Amino acid sequence: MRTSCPSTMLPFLQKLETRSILTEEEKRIILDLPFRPMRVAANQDFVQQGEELTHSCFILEGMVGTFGQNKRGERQITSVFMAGDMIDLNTVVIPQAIADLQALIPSTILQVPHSALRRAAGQYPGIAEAFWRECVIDAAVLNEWVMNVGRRDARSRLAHLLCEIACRTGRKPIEDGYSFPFPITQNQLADMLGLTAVHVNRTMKGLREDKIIDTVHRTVKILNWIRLTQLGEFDPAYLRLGGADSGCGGPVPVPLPPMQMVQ
Amino acid sequence: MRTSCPSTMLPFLQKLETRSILTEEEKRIILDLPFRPMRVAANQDFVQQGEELTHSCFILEGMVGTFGQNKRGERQITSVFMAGDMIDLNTVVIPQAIADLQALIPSTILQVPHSALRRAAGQYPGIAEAFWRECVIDAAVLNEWVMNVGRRDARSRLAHLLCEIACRTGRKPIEDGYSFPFPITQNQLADMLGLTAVHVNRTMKGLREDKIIDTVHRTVKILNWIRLTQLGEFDPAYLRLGGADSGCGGPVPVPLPPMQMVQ
DNA sequence: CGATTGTTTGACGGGTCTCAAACTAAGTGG
DNA sequence: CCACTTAGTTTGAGACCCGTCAAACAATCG
Repeated sequence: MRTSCPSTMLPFLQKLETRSILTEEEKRIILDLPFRPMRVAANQDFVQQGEELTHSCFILEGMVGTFGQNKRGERQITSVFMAGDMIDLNTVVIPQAIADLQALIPSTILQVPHSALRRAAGQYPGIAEAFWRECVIDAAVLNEWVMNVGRRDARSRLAHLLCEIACRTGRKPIEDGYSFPFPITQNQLADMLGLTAVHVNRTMKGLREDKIIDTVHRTVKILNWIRLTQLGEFDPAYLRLGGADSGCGGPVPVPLPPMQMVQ
Repeated sequence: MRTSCPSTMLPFLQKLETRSILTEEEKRIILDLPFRPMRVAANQDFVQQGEELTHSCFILEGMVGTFGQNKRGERQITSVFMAGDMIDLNTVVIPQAIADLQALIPSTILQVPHSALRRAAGQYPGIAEAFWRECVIDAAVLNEWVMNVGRRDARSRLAHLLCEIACRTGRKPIEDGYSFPFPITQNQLADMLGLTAVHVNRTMKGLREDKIIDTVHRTVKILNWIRLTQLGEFDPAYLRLGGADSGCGGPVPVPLPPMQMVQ
């Protein structure tokens, strides 16, 4: 277990700082968090539902999904995480895996012990709030997913997902011609959308024919961002990614002052 | 704004204590939380998506749902809250409504100012953790709902929802013959399940014909709990309601020691 | 270059939606 | 307490979106 390596915990700090204000001391605590790197192959489960956990998982590289299964074995991916995301900060307060965790592509995971995370949160209310806020944003995404699978047809559903991934991938403003890697199987896409792979394929074909997106290899190219967001009824505000300069046109989030300053 | 009335904040404290350990001092802080009561009629929106909020809403009595709409005006209820639930503790750390809030039946809401909640959380890490944990459990429910609307057919979907509501309503163990009030329109049910009211009606009829449930007036009576949970593929663990004595057969949650005690 | 995995396309079937109307329960005013 | 009104439930017939099954094709990998 390495105990200090700012260059790898840095993306975690950066993610936190897009949504929360941290003091210099708090930043250092985050950067000094201990971790153990772990390589995970595509389609490999590395956490099982119900399992007692002693650490949270940070994605240094790759893409990970949480999922559940039917009695009939049909999978539903309930959320997706990508490089820079701490997947299961929620297990810090409920150390039991709520769902299976599987790498969607080969990924590098950093395991960060709960003990260190709890110590940080307990000593620095600003950190506790930042962690709490991350969990709340993850829940906001879940909320959108319920909306997505519940009340949108296949075309709209796919459009929404692509918008979300595009925004979460991109640091730059999203405009026509923007492309991002999305090395995801149509089967995995189907499991995210509550559809079948066959229907995802046809739906994607439709988007391509209408010149809304294009797919080359495993990269998605956005041809008509406006149409895509309209189709997906997508408003990026819930992602809390930052201001207009994040490329999603959402309102600039005003981070609250740390809790300990509030009297 | 009343500033002390233990008898009304008591249900909030009780809810927290089923999942978190609080010190005597922390309990008193919770009971002394200020609030302003508000009466809300059925089908009345009382929070709009995007709205800046200065308080969270506790349900003293009634039932409330969060929901979104698509362009065609079709609603999706993304989560349901009932008496004893603090609906939007998440807005303490992100004071912007993520979704509309609507009373599903006539309800009594207690508005608790964020300032008081933040002060409590900032001064008492145990309270911060308890709040954070509540948000995480709400997210776990959302996770199940994605699974529900994504990969279960109407019958299974309805069964799962009824199981969830039964567990969240009941203090006693659930057994055949258990009945609980569920004064919800089939239209509202449809919006929770991502179905149409017509299909909800037919599906419910099927459950009645198979002697799995019965409905009299607006009360659901469970005739065959085992069958219902099997149909809904329901495992109550994610609800974190307590031990076997909660009637849901889940594992007894072991609350963590307060964060400040962890070194 | 062969084997495996993922994509694409076609034909058909089924679960759910849509539209419509009858029926029932609940609430309202005289 | 009774007409009246409104909201919610129930049932039927037909249409449609998406699933299922199957097979050909393309891409990836060792």
